[in-house]
Amino acid sequence: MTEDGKNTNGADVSDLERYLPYHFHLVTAGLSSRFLERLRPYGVTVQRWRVLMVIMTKGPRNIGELVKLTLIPQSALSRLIDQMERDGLVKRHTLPSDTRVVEVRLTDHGREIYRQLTPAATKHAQSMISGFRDEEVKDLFDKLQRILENLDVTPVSD
Amino acid sequence: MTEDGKNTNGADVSDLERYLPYHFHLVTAGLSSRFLERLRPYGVTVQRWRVLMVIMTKGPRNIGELVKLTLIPQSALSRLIDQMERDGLVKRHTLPSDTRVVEVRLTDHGREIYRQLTPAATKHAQSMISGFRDEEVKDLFDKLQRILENLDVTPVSD
DNA sequence: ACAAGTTATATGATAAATCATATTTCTCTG
DNA sequence: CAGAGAAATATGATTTATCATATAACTTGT
Repeated sequence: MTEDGKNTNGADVSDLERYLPYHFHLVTAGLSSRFLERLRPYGVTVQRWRVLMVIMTKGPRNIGELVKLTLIPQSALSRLIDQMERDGLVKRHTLPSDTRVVEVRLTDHGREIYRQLTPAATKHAQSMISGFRDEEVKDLFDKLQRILENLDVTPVSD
Repeated sequence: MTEDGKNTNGADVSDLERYLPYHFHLVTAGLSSRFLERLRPYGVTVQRWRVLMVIMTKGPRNIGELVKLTLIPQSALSRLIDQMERDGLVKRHTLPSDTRVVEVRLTDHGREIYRQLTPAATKHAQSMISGFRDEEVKDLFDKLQRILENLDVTPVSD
């Protein structure tokens, strides 16, 4: 798996530097810990930020939709919403049309927190790609998109 | 942040589709859950796989080095090694030169498990980039590397 | 060679994630 | 329109992660 020309393709388990899932893990772990530092002063966790962001940008969503959009497992998300509701960031609203479904909406306080966090989030996202040309960022997005399709987790499509 | 031409750069918090950290989270979450399915039959978790892979490809490492290489927090890693040792995958060896340092080595059984897992890992890594040309994969690696440098978590350098 | 500071790892207490399953409501078929 | 099955969310039990701190061993300056 090293001698025959082939296998430049990110799947070489015999070499960490050529094993793509490992690199993704490093990036995401690095991102989370970095972002957590920035969020800590505001008393918000990364998971909470994700929920806030999804609802803020996509509008109110029910639990199932949030699961797909955040890839947080359903039971974890349910409890996360418990806390966020307790802390006044979101509120559950049972749909009259189907009382099983719980729509999660941001409260004013939730929106306010989101607004406060936005600069940190923007800075965070920019710092990771500092030195990238716009075209390179676009290309990276395309590749990530293709990977998501390969993994069959492409929630991003209204 | 949407009206003025700029900001194609992955930091647009007002649009999920243009917020890069979110996409990375999706990829990594997708990767883990997919890989976990493949590993479950072997009774190995993703974290355990990471440790096995790092030691297998880089040789025996001490706890601190493993922390940097896996980005698993030190206390979590310490307990992970407890379990892996209990299950006979690795063994701790105190260095005579500095008895604070614990070197972690794979056991024969650990190597055997790694060997069994390798095909699944390879398949996993390949599936995520199916449809990619070699050159595109290389480019992706380069970009990930640059991001890791920006994040200042570049453990991959002997 | 000893005190003060540092480094490596482990551990206690707590929070969060996970897996399986329960509960409630809905839908659909006969 | 009853009853079987499916869907959405919640919860109990357990495992795992996290934060802070403890412990033990080393290093350095005087």
